[in-house]
Amino acid sequence: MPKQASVNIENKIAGLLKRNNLSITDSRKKILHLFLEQTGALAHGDIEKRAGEKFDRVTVYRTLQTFVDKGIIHTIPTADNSIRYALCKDECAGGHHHDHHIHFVCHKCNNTYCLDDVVTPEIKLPKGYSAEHVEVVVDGICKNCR
Amino acid sequence: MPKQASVNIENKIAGLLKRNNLSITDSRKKILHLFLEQTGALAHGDIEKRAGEKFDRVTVYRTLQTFVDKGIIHTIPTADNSIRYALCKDECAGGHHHDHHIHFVCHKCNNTYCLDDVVTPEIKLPKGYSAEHVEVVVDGICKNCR
DNA sequence: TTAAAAAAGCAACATAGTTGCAAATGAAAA
DNA sequence: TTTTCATTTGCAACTATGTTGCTTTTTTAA
Repeated sequence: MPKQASVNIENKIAGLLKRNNLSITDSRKKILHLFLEQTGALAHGDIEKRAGEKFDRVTVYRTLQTFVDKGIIHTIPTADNSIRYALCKDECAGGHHHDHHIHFVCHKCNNTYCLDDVVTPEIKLPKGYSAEHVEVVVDGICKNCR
Repeated sequence: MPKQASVNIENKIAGLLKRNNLSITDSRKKILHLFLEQTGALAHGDIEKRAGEKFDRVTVYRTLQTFVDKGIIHTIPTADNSIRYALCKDECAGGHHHDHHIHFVCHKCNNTYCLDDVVTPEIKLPKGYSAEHVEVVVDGICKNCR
């Protein structure tokens, strides 16, 4: 029943957009599809490549920015210069991403995963520093590549 | 005795370059100065601005790349798209950065600090994943801004 | 001092990201 | 359904960022 499944995904996407007061447009649907169709995170470049034939570069930038603002996706820090985005699991309040999971980058398949079950550790800071948010990115080999 | 101090810094820089089999050039000295003159990390843009009047853009890129390759500086992951660099405290073997400190980004002064005394925590990963390197970036308010 | 090697500068190019505005599309009401 | 209004898209032009090949300059070491 692939038809049923795709209807479900359509509903999911429509609901997600509605809940965030966003109008339902082709580009938004397409980009959300990309995220929902796979586990890992997506680099901006990937998204542009896979949505870029149908949509303008500028639209991709603006759509991603909108999703980040609304808390639908979040960015993942990297040491190279490629921004990566992943779906927020729980809905994050507009602009406030309070996911506390860690990220894993496999340097074999080069995928980035949100490890939703691994909670960021408490970090003990030197005197005077106060923490607001902790990002952890682990790299190594993922379970599919070993 | 500012003269004495500046002589010391010159010696330090020269030694650092020699130890890494790098010839001593104006641009390398200038850029190392920038790092030694301050605590935090430097964004590529800052370095280019502060060294760019004397040196070509390309030279700045190549110099930073050389320093990373030699293990003199390391990159710090960020969620926005700005690469940040900081001096490696202990000499890292060529290309192998085995610093295990965490990074702190103050969102008031927007500086990035290496907290050399705070060691990255052990992260327990799900079955099948193997970790090679752990990056921790904390953001909040630094001790100078509170 | 000089010759070989390394680095810097320049130009040209490639990619990434931004802005303003006109045309197209979506939402909601008549 | 059709119309209206707000939102979103596409386009064009622009700025910023990063790269490459080649020539000239500087550094090193003999």
